[in-house]
Parts: sequence; C-alpha cells; structure tokens
Amino acid sequence: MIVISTIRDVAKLAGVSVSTVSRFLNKSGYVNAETERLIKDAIEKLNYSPNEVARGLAGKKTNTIALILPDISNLFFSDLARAVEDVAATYGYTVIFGNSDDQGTKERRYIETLKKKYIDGIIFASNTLSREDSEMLAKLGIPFVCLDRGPSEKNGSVVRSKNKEGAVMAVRHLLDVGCRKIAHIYGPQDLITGKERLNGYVQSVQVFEWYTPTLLEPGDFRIAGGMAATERLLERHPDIDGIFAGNDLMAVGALKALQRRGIAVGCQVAVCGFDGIQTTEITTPELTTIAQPIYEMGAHISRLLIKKIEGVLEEDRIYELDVKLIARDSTLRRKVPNEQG
Amino acid sequence: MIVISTIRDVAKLAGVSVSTVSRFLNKSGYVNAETERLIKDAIEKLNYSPNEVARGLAGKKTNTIALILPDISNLFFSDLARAVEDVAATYGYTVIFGNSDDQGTKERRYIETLKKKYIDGIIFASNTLSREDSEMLAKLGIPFVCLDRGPSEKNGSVVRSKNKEGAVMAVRHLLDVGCRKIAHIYGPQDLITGKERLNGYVQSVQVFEWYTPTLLEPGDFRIAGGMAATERLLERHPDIDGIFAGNDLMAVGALKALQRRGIAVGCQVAVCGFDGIQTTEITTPELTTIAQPIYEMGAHISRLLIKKIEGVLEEDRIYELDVKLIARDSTLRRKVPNEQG
DNA sequence: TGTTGGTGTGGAAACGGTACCATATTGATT
DNA sequence: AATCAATATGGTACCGTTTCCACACCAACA
Repeated sequence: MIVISTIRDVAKLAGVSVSTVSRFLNKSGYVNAETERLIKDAIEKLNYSPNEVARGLAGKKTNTIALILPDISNLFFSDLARAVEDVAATYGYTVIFGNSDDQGTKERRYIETLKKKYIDGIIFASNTLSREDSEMLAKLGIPFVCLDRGPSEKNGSVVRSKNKEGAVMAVRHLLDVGCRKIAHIYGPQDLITGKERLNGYVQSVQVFEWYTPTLLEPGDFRIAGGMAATERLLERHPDIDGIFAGNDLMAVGALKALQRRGIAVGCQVAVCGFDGIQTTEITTPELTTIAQPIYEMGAHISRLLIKKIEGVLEEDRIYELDVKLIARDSTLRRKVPNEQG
Repeated sequence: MIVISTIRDVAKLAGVSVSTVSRFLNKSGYVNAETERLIKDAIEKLNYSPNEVARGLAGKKTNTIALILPDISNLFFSDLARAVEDVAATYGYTVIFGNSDDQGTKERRYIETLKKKYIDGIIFASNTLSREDSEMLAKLGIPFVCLDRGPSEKNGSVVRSKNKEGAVMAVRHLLDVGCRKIAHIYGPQDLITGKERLNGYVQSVQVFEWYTPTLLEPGDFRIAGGMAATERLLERHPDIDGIFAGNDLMAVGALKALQRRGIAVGCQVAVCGFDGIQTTEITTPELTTIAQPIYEMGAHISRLLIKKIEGVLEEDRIYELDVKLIARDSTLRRKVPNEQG
C-alpha cells in the first residue's frame, strides 16, 4: 500500500505553514518567490496532489457535472455524451451520467443523489424535468442547462436546434426531388422536437391541394414506431411518394416497412429523416436527413453549464443551432440534379 | 436559498448526540427503539439526508465507480454503459465515465483524477491499461475489473465472451449455408477479441484445401476499415462466397463494399459479423452476427466490481460468457433450411 | 515620527461526517 | 456481593482541505 501525502506533509517538508501551501496551490493570496520554490520542491518530492474530496467538503465545489439523459444506448445521446465529456474534460470537470428513461421519478432520484454529492451542475437532455424540480434546483443554487426544451418556464438556459426550419428544409427538399404527396410521421408532441418538426411540415405543405391531415401519422421516435406508422400510411395513401419522418430512427423504420412491401426507396418513395445520427450512413440506401450538429450541441451545452458554474454567465438564454440538409440516396428521384452527394 | 441541515442539527433537535445519530444512520452499534423514533422524527422534520462528500472524506468511500471506455459514442460501448449504470444505480452507486480513445495517456489522466476523488472502483473497457498502471491501482487499493483482456497479467477480474468459440460458430454457419470459400477480416491483434476470433477462424478453415492465408485481411474494427479490407479481398479472390468479419462494424463495411460492386449480399456472398450491436438489424439485408450478450456483460462486470469493492469477492477470475448465432438475411443462401429467421 | 498600505506568513476554525473510546445502566451469572 | 456481558449514549479526534483573521515587516508618505 502506497502512502498518500497530504498538504500537511508538504507544509512540513517545505518548512512553511499549511495555509501558505494552500495559498500557493490556489494562487490565492501572497506567496514569496523563494517560498514558492520550496513548496514546489516539496510537492515534487512527495508526489503530492490535493485531495478532491476534502476540497469538495471545504469549498463545496467538486469539479463534477452530471448528464441526465433518457438512455445512453440511444445513438443520439451517446454522441451527445461524447461531446459533453470531451468539453468537460478540457475544463477539468468529470462527468457523471444517469439514464432517466424519461421517467420523472428516476430523474428526481438522480437530483437527490447529486445534491448530496455536491455536484457542480447538471445537464438535462431528458425532458421530464418538472417545474417544481427546476425551482428546487434554483433554490439549492445548483446550475443547470437543458437540451431541447421549450421556453415555457424560467428553467436555465436551453440549447436546441432549428427544428421547425429543419422540417421546412426537409419538405422543400422532397418537393425539389419531385415528390407530390408527402406524408409525415411525427414524434411525441410533449417533446419540442416532435412538435416543432410537425409545425414546420404542416406550414410547408398546407398550401398544396394534395395536403390532407390524414397524411400525418404519429410515431414514438423509435424504429418500430416508424415501421408501424408507415404501414398505416401506405394503407390509407398507397400513392404517397415522399415521407418525412420526425427523426432518423423512425425514418429507418419507414425504410424497412417500404422495403418489406417491395417499394423502391428513393425512386418510388423518397424518405427523409431528422437528427443526423451515424446510422443514417449505414442503411441501404443511405438516408437523407436533416442533421443537427449533435456534437456541437453537446459541446455548447457543456460549455454553457461550466460558464454558469464559474459565474461567467448569468442570464439564461435559448440557443438555437443551425441544421443542415444531408441529401443521400433515399431521396434520389428521377429529376436528379448534378449536385452534392 | 434553502438551508441544508446537518447531522448536528438532527442531533440537537432529537436531543441526542451526533454519534447516536450517526450510529442510527449507518445501522452500526446500539440505538434504543425510543431514541430511534426521536431521530427519525427529527430527520423527517429537517428533511435531512447525509452529505456524501463529508462521508467520503471521513470514510474514504464515495459510492461512485468509474467506467473507462474507448468511446461512448461507439454502439457497443454505449450499450455496455447502459448496463453498467443500471446495475450500479441498483446498488446505490453513481457512475463516472471517461473516453480514452484507446490512448494510454488519457487513461492515466483519468486514473489520476479518480484517485484524488476517492472513487471506489474502476471498470476498464478500454484496453490500454498498462502493467504499471494496474500495479499502481493494486498498490493504491483501488479495485478494478477489465473487459476483454487476456489473462496476461494479474490484473483484476476479467469479463469477456467466448470469442474463439464464436468464430468457430460463424465459420460453421457460413459453411452450412453453402459457402465454399470464406475470407476473414480480422481486427487489431493487440485486442484479445481480434486475436481470438482470428484463431477460431483459422482453426476452422485450415483443414480445407481452398484455405490460403491470403483470405485473411486486416481491419480496424470500424466501417471504413471493413470496406477497404473487402475491396482488397475481392481484388485478390473474386470468387469468395463468404466473409466473416471480426466485428459488426467491419461487417457493415463489407456489406457496403459488396453492394457498391453490385454483388448480392446473402445470395452471392454471405456476410457474418460479430458483436450483436443494434445496427445489425438496420442494414439491408439484416446482418447475421455472433451476438455477445453485451448488456449481460456490462451488468456482470459491474456487479463484479461492486462485490470487489464491498469485499464480498476476493480472488480474481476470468468470466467467459456465451455467444449466440443470430442468423439473418446476410447469410441467406441457396440451400435454405426451414429453420429460424 | 506616526500612519498608511502592500507583502508575506501562520494559527485555527470551519466543512459534515465517522469511529474509537469512555462511561453508565441493566440483568444475569458466579 | 462482585463480576460480566449486552445495551445505550456521549465526547472528541480525525479525514484533508480552505479561509478568515491576526500579526509582522518594510517602504513610503505626510
């Protein structure tokens, strides 16, 4: 067993007081250049590094943040988590993660635990945060930021992308490649992502005479839901030639359902997703999608939280990031323009 | 700002000493039934719950474990992470994660940080842990367990699956569906998964006259690597009718390369992967794979670590979990037996 | 010459728990 | 009546930091 040295050991070896060492470590207050050398040497010799737990207790700062998300095994969130951790590590923060499965109880349990652990701040990528909880956090003085939330409450800063605008882009793209009857599989309406994308779709298509509300079909943001929704759509409207899915997973489901019916994706029916997860490159044909800057969102939200923690930032804001159309083979139709891949 | 109460507040309100409250909280030592009631009431009234940081400092136990993996955005590891967190939460542990990108330096940096934070134990799903590091951890008395490591060193317990056996299963399956010239795209040979799967393949095929070492091609366990390897294989052996890829991502790459050449996957060339990640259900055709029980591995390794932490477990062992063939359309050939899907 | 103000340092009380040790009471045992 | 073990409780040092406060020194300034 190795013996770990403490600040007292350093102080003793350097022949100064504990306070002086502490002042040196934190660059707070005066330390003579000469003394500094002594302390540095002692630290070197003892291979000392400060105990973070003791620091946490004394200073109520643990250099740890938490990331609460619905499910880390969901592609979107694992990408996000990667970004969050990258940025956090850069700033010297450690990341704790928790899966909420979109259940308020689980989320609350995490908050409870995190509070006891003096976590410095929380990122909610989960959307079950209730008003009471957010107020509680505010009262406790725990900084937090949210992903994909509406501006409904005064709940911290929010990072999201231009969902409605993206939906408009998707529809326009489908029209551009020649679609004349476009259906939409929309996501859960308690999620801003589900709602805004639906809004964008409706706004874009309602001017056309072919539009009818039966071209709308609900999905659950998952593959199976996308498949089922597609089946129902084809039942009602065998003549649709374009599907805009509320997210990529449902688009994958649509792809599978179409293929199962022997419908050629791209030629007969064009499919466009939303999110830009890695999986879209894996399907055959590759999936056209409105890509959110997932990594950037994670990096941004993470930086935001850290700024809040360190007091650099005070007012809460909503940040809307740009989305980007990535046209691929799932929307490759007759009138092929000789542009991007 | 809410005022948080301490154990002293509870003691005062209950009219007992701090020690008694502590004894009650930890169920250590005697506490009279009457006193217990008083304490319980006080705790209730003050909405008290013990400060984990102070506990950590006093007891050197933080109820926090760390999960070091190459990249959380990699499907395999995000599945694993989900399992680890689920189990950890059940046992009252919180999970910190870190991306090592398989770089020893990053890994070492995490260890350094975790040590200072009195983390209770570490799971290494990353394979860059050096002998010195593992010895250091042992000296520091920090329990740890590893995923997918060889028994080379005396480094904690190891959880992995039957890689060689799985490779043998893969080859047998390819032969069963009628393949007569099977190539193998192997993974990095510094990983036990890469090595053992290659072993299994070679052992299974070397008895056949068609076998030649040029049917082996290295890959990097990623999609692009799988594509490139497939290209090279087809160059050398245009007549191969089966490909066993060392993991699913490379199998996806093979799929893409074959499709790009207009080769019908399943009919002309059968493809089998290894791992059983979700993505295998998304490709067209769906990918046959040797599935590792990923969730189970994560759950198991996590339970193992917790047992080590709590002293229930002492000797280190290697646990080898069973793999399972999941036959899908990517290996659907002429002689179709009317069995499973 | 007494008063500033910057520089440099140490002592000690927090932070919020745990755990060891001392002490007290009780009923049973010898 | 003395001894003992089980029950019950309190006091306090300790975990390893930070931070506040007191104090000392020195140069400059009025």
